[in-house]
Amino acid sequence: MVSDMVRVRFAPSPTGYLHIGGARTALFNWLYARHTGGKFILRIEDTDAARNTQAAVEVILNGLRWLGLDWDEGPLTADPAGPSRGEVGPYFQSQRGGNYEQRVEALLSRGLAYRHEGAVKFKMQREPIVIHDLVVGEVKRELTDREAEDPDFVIVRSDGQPVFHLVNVVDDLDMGITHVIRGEDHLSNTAKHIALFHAFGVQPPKYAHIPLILNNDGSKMSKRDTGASLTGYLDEGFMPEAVVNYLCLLGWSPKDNREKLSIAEVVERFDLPQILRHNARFDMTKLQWLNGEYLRELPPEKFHAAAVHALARAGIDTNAWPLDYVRAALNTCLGKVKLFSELPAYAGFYFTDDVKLDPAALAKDLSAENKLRIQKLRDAFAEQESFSAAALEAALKAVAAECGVKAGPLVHPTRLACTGNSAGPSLYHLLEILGKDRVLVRMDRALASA
RNA sequence: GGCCUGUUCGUCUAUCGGUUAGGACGCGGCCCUCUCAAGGCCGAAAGAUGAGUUCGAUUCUCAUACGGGCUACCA
Repeated sequence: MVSDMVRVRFAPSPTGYLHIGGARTALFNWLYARHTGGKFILRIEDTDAARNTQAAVEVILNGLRWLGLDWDEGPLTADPAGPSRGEVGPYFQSQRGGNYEQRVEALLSRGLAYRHEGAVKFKMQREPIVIHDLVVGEVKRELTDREAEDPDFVIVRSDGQPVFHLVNVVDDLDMGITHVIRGEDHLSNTAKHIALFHAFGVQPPKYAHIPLILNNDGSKMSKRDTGASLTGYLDEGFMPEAVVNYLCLLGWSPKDNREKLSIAEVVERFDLPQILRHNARFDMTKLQWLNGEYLRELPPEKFHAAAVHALARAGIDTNAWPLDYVRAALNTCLGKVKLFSELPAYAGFYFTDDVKLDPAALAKDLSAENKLRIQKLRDAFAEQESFSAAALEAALKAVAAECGVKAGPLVHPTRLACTGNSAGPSLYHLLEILGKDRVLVRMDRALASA
């Protein structure tokens, strides 16, 4: 043994999207590498030439980068023939054909594999194989009924293409992988893989099969299910820190009742044996809560940058407005939304002169008697010099007292008139930011159309 | 069908045989309050079922039920 350094890998197949379960598998591999001071390797299993495109690889690279899961070895670009980092490349299976051929020849020449109808089949042992899994424990894999009839399996198809079991094992061997951390869906395959490692004359790596992530109703999470694709989180305005934090909590626990943990803390505490053995259901609501926690703590500059981006995505160009105005407006939203994707609806009124007013809501808030009060308030606002939040609050309360009502009957219609919504940022601050001209125009317009 | 695996509040989880079974999300109530959030306080909510081991089982064993995975010349 030259080194006992941990080497783990994430080996996705580029299908065009990164499954949230795959992202967690990558995360757990990354965590283990960082925890042990080992290496995290990225390998692209692009053996299906027809299906795999560079764009599909890009999705994976971008997803991992977004999550902050940097790889020590692997491709630098989505181009299979492009540059990579690491000593055991190429890191695309499509570029490693020679290795597989050699390994198959070796098995063939030693009588451990044989040709059959144009394909190559591996001579699988009939005795049960015991898997010492770091998560699941000791698993004795007996032959299934079909395997009892023919335990041998194809490792090279009749068209010459090597199959998954073969390439996966050969690469793990050639890349010096010490721990295979992957989804539990591979547990049954592991017996085949162990047999192949033995056939190549080496000890298999250690295995850790992590449980699957299911939909909230317990069904399998497939491509179409909401939350299945990592890209969706990016689009919905989630923060990668929140997604990573949430994923850490699925099947692993810090055991100290805390939910919000920095990635550094997780790296320090993470270990394979503590991973739970049962599947976890995905709870989007809890992720959103966590995202809100992270979002609330965002420094204003970062919040602004992400907010501007989210607004632009919704067709709201904040560049058309003075920078100070945009800053002030967004400041009133900090800590009030859980997702950036909520912002266009929440703060859009700042960036339009055409606030949509719901007639029903208008009729309710601006009843005949209330209309008079709002008219009074409008006039009081018109006389305001400073138009500061504090002054506006004082003015509104004065009008309320004069009319013999609480603040509510004035606050709600004013908010509706100026924002088109019944909920939103602090009213007085929002009025100050909109400024006297816009506020008066909007109030007049609401009064006129009520 | 066969093989593998799992089962604590609705969900994520804590519990290294003895606890009023704890926390979090969500839910309900109250407080705070210019709306909505946030925050504070309170509440409802769990050991799948049946045996066994033990002075004592959520915890160990077995069975049953129910879930998940695998069973390809897919990965």
